[in-house]
Amino acid sequence: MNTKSHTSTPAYQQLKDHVLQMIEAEHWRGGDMIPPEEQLAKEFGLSRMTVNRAMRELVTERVLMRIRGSGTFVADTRYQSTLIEVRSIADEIKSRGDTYSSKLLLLQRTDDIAMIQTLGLPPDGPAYHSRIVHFENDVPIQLEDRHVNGLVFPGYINQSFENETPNEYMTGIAPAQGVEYWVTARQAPAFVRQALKMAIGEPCLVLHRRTRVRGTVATDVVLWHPASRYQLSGKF
Amino acid sequence: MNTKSHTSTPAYQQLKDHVLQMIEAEHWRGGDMIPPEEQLAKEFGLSRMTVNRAMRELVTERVLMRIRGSGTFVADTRYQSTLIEVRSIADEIKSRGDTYSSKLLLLQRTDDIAMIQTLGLPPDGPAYHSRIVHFENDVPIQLEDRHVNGLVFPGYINQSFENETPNEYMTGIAPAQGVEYWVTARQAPAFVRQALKMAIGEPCLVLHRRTRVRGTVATDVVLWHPASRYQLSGKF
DNA sequence: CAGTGGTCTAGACCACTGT
DNA sequence: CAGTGGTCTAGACCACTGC
Repeated sequence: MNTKSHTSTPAYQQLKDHVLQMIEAEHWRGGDMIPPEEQLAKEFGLSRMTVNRAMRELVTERVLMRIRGSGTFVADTRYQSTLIEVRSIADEIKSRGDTYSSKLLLLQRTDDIAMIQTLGLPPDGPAYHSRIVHFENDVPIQLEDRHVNGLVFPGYINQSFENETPNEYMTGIAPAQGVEYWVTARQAPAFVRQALKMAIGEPCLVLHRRTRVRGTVATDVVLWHPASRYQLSGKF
Repeated sequence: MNTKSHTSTPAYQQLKDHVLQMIEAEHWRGGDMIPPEEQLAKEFGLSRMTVNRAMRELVTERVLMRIRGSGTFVADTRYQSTLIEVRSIADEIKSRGDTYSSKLLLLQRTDDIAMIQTLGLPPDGPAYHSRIVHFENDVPIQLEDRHVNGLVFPGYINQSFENETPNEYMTGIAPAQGVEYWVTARQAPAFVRQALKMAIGEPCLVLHRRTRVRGTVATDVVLWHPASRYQLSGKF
């Protein structure tokens, strides 16, 4: 009957993790059919609805694809779309032969509730907030406004970021397992305009990115760039 | 009982649509609490699980936010959208359940030398130029400024683009084999501002893309979007 | 036809919020 | 404490696929 998993992670999430592991371990590969809902339900002692939720979510996350009447399949190759690179801005600048430098404007614990929720933390659960300006040949080129999940990166608050960008620090501790991003154009709010020494009215190219580690949001970062000094580019 | 809606659109989707309409009509505004699941279930004659599914999906789509123990609220923020995929804007709009339309502003042969060179054509070699505005629910959302290699797409100049976007037409003839793109933020030049009915000073999110077929540039397109109405997004 | 996913119900227990 | 969302069940009927 009711074998509720009081392990705090819900059953559908555990099933999702299991599927991801099977794919990760290449027991299931792109195009493979995976067991039908009913079978998974039996194996895991769940109702079909719970299995169905796990499957549906993995479809929205483009891990699986389903065809009604035939089955559920591991989605084909990981894309593409954009390599809005997980690459560090420092590397990017240095690879152009320019000089990279940075300035830490702010690094503190935050109690911003909305952000704490985004990070999937309890209301008091440690969340950190940092702001750093990145310079190319002493010209400010990016303002990094970052929030960090303190459970994933407990040492974040003690970093100086003199020899390492947050991006590099975090990649070393827990590599990203999933990234969502949005790109927008915005007029610069005052704190951005000042930090980047921008002209009034100059638009910003804004890259907002959320990175997941083991299913939870590990960091949420908003990267502000003066339109005149930065563009994204890519190829596929 | 079982009052299944055989209206082909599932109940949870109808409820989602209803919520979106309430927000659209500004009956519910950013930050407002919306009725609890149980009440919605009664009003719509649905089980709570079905209501819950609709709400959960709207949360993933960032339309709503929920706080356990307190309620469900309209998300403050703005609009969703897309990815830098080769996907057609028409599909993208339709998949959001919105109405797509377009208007052809210009379609002619061009003798723009720089562009002819970019397309790898001889100085007289056929190059075409088109401009189309794409609308979502009659709101202009993208100005497509496109140049086309006439050797790759000889029939381009004779299209009406009434039932097919240039993108769809070209994909049918010769699928892209390579794509380069740049994303920038720009203040809108006059012709863009007029075509998209933008406010003066509003920035544009500009996506510039070159597509290659058999090594040569088949098409060069600049997509202008009002910053307030469009953002790119994606995941990997 | 059997197998599969798509949707839905009518309950249930739990965790958390706010008073 | 009552109100709210988070999760789960054990069925059910349907639509579609492929044999």
